[in-house]
Amino acid sequence: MNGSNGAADDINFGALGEMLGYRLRRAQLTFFSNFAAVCSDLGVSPGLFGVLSIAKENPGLTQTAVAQALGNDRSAMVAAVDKLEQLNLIERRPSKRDRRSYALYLTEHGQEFYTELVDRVIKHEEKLCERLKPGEKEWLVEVLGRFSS
Amino acid sequence: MNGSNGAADDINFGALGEMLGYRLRRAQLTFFSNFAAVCSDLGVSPGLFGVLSIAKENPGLTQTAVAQALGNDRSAMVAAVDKLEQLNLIERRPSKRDRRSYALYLTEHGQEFYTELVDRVIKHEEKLCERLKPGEKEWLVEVLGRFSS
DNA sequence: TATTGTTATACTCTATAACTATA
DNA sequence: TATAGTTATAGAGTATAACAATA
Repeated sequence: MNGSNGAADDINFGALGEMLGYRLRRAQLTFFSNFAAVCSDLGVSPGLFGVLSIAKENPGLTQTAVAQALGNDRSAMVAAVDKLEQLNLIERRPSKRDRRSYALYLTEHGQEFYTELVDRVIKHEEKLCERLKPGEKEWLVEVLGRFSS
Repeated sequence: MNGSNGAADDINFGALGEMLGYRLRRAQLTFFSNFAAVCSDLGVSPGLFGVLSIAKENPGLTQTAVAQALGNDRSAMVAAVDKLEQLNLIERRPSKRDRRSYALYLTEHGQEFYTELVDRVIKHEEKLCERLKPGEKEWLVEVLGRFSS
């Protein structure tokens, strides 16, 4: 089935093809679906990996502080920390300075798990980054960082 | 309130800061929320803009063909085309070759609307791209395009 | 048998508002 | 009064499965 009608070949993307927003969305979709394929058996989504990373590198942060670091609303933290707690990766400890808040810490198992997880995630990125030339990844990270605010 | 506990300052992002997937997500969030701020009064989301662009540049395409071009499932097209039809921007014409499918065309109003819309969207991108140096945008579009599959 | 548009459905992500217990 | 965690809720966005009409 082909002709001048209905076919999906030779699509003209027009302005869309030069739009950074669109290219970002497509690229991010590729990274996220690839991440899911590589890490879903561990029960870790990209979002959970973010929470885990921040908690790992900054022990004792409150949920709200982690949310702010990631640019999310604090209400989203509840389910995320719940899940990480169920996986025995993270621990809510009552804060001694403020009885309203928790201090987040990786469990001992969380520390080991994170080490292996980061290894897996880095390999997944390296696989995707085979499409890049030397130096392009570092350049991308720097340039995209300018749009993080 | 500050000290060694709970603060959101001086966050160490660790591996996350060098992850392309994370940087892509944050950058895309910036572009999409900015797009919404600039175009939500017109009732056009980034997704609808994509459908409109493909339909504009490739008149007579079927819904399924548009979905494939955008990398979406065809079931998502129904609501999208419904909305664009309600806005009098797009038209479903019965296909003469295949009575199962529609051929999508921009209405006359859709043509004018799209011209103004693209202008607005390009200005929104240019505003964000003030953070880039000359040539970097074109480079980004090319590099990100390698991750579109 | 396969495909198009459609519907129903569900799941994720995200944001908002309101509640409680603290501060 | 303001804030931390929580809950309920709602809105996108996206995907799957199944159905009727048509190929």
